[in-house]
Amino acid sequence: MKLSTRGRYAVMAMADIAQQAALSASDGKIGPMKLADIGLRQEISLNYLEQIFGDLRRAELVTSHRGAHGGYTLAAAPESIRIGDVIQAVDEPVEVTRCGSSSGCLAKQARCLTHDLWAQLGQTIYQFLNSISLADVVSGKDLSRLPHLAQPTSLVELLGEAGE
Amino acid sequence: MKLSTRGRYAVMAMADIAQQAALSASDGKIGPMKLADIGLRQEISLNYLEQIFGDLRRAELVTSHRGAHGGYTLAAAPESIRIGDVIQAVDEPVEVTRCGSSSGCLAKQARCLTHDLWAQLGQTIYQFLNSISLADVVSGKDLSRLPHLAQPTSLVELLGEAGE
DNA sequence: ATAAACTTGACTATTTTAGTCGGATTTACT
DNA sequence: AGTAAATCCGACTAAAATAGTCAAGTTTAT
Repeated sequence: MKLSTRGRYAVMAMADIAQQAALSASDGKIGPMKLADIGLRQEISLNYLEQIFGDLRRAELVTSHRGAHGGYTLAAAPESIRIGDVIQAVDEPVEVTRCGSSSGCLAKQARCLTHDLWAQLGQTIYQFLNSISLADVVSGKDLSRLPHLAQPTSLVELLGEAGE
Repeated sequence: MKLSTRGRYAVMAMADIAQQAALSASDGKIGPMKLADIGLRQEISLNYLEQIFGDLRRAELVTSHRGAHGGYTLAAAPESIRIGDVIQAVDEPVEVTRCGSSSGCLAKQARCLTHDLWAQLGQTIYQFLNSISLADVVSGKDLSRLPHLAQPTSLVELLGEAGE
């Protein structure tokens, strides 16, 4: 199980825009952000960013401004942009089963014993990602304290052990 | 973001063993399960299963019995085998950041604004997977009702829309 | 012995991911 | 009008991961 860099880059870039906008909010007006600058700060190639922002624009998460002095601005307030939306815009949808949705799958067959499991896993992931906004990320808020999460248990040790 | 079939197959196969054992529990003794049979029922190639069970054996989640009438048995009760352990045994660990663990990453730099986010995502995923046992899956229990999960919200519609 | 099963490791094909490249289009500024 | 700065677009490529195969062992029950 792996998160693609594409999704990561998208969130990093969006967070970068939100942060830069917040930083220079005191200066009053700031123009759109150039991909070249974002790429420098986040160490992502310009060409790759262009691809990613094509997706973000089509998903209407950012607004593009073409031509000289152009760039991108967030299409909404950072508080109302959810991380899940960003990732979904640039990544293929989370695929968890091979028996489409839940209709094509014979629910009681042995081979689909695990169907619910994967479905719930997908749910859980998006529930997490969609409960966090760009503003949460930029503010550096302690994400483990957000209301949606279950009580932290001592799984950390477990992971540490098994990982080695 | 994608779950590998390898992890899926591993869980399917383990669930298959647990289920078969439960089904013939009334018959008293049953021997170890042959991979060939599991492969037939779950539609997974024998050779691929062999690979996967090599990992499961090394992780001590199953016990192998070589030779004629050999096969595999679960190394513990289905109630105490967690799905997360199974997936972890056969998949590469969930990779979420490129700045190792959290030490190599300059916490306050812009480029690591998103560090906590990925770390928490990984936490959330394993917390989910480790809260479910093989027995839960086999019993067909409604996973969305397990105690660890947050209240279901109406994210289903959201996913449905964006998915198409 | 022999056949049934696991064990091992090398190999291959396919797909996905990540990234590049070249050029076209739009716009601000002079 | 001309030019430079930026997005836009689509084809292309390299590297890695995934999924799966193959061949030759070893162990054990009968």
